Amino acid sequence: MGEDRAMEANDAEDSAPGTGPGDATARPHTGRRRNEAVRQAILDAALRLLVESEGAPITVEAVARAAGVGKQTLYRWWPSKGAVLLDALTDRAGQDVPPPDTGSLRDDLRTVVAATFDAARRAPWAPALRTLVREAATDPHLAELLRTYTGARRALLHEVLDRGRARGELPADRDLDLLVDQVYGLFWYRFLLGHAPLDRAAAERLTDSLLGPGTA
Amino acid sequence: MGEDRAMEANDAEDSAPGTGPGDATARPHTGRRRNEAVRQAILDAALRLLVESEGAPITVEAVARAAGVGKQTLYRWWPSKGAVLLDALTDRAGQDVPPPDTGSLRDDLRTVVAATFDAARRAPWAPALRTLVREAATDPHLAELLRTYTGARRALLHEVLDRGRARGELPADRDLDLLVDQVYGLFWYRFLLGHAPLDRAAAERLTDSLLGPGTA
DNA sequence: TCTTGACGAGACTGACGGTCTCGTTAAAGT
DNA sequence: ACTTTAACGAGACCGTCAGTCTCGTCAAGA
Repeated sequence: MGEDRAMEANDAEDSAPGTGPGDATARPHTGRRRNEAVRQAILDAALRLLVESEGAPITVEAVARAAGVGKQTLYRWWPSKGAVLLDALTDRAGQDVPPPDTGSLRDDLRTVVAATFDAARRAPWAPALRTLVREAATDPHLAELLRTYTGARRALLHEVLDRGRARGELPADRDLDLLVDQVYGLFWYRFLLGHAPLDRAAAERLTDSLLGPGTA
Repeated sequence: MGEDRAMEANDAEDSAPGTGPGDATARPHTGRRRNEAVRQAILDAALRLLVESEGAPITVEAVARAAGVGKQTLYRWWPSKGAVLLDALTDRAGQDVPPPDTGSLRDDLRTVVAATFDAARRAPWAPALRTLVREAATDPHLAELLRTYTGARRALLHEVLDRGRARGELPADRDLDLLVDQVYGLFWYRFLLGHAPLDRAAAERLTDSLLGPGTA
């Protein structure tokens, strides 16, 4: 999401003296260069506010002030507030670990579910994620990226279930999409509403509910 | 949601003879009465805008103008924009029908789930509900109201499950809160993301997934 | 040294939620 | 009829916030 403007100078080098501004699009870069430290400061500040904001909305001015930066500098490099927050989170947030493949569907599923629940409870991502979802409600750009993100998560879990079904641990006609959505549906529902816990016990019981009570 | 201002004149001053409202808080109403037609006009306008807005935010001024009403009239009877929108939707949208009690948990659950899915798909409520949730993301007041609403829905479903468990159709140690959240979690997840259908087949399969495949 | 463009600062615009005031009007008691 | 009370429509007004504009300054190249 860097969103650099294209100022690459593919000039034919007749620039200054010759024809001059004949072709408008290409011109060599002159003047002061972008300060990378400023970009870092902005991203740092945005991430910090995102983490510290307990659901409270984040203003552009707050980000700019925390970064010691003028608002215009922010809008010079990012198209909107949402783009900055997104960039801050994706640029430094946790990478997706590959899902487990132990040979036991129940173990794999329990692991994925528990890891998902844990991650959301673990500071400092929970408030940041909650705030991000909130912002996404009024920012189509953010909404789209979040949609892509959740789709990727579903695909990952779908793979785990698919392997289990191939092993015969699930009936061939079981609706895997439904199972996946039962997991993430419950997760987001409880995460955003906060009316019930997302702890280990819940993960355990959810796994049992989806696969049937363990025979062991 | 009445929100009458408390301007009780708790004067002892035997103002109205013979009325006998000795208690301080009660004072006979005088002056012009609330115009019910105005309330209807506001609710109608709000609902119409809600239905027609494809995700676009709704302004208070738009509601007031569409209803031919001053903004203050709106704020005289509702505490916030969100309250009006929610009232508009709940007042005329699906009445909370009491949950079924046929004596069969499977039938009852299937009915509730299918009805929930159907209601959300039935035009024109889907866009209205989506807009409402969007507004809730930036309106703490509305968020609270929505939380209350979803809580009530959960309680209703919980009752159904409780009756079934009392009949022995569910193991005594089954986590009913989890079951409820699996239903509404899946519902909201698919409803808001829109990546998978909420049709009869999904309702059927969800019911089976929660109770185990039907023996019939 | 001169030009260019990034930078910090902050004034400004336009929307919007919500409040306040004003003149008008309907319902009740006297 | 007269008075009191409060709801009504209209719209000015306030605070907040995303995004733009302007200005004086500063760094990098020519």
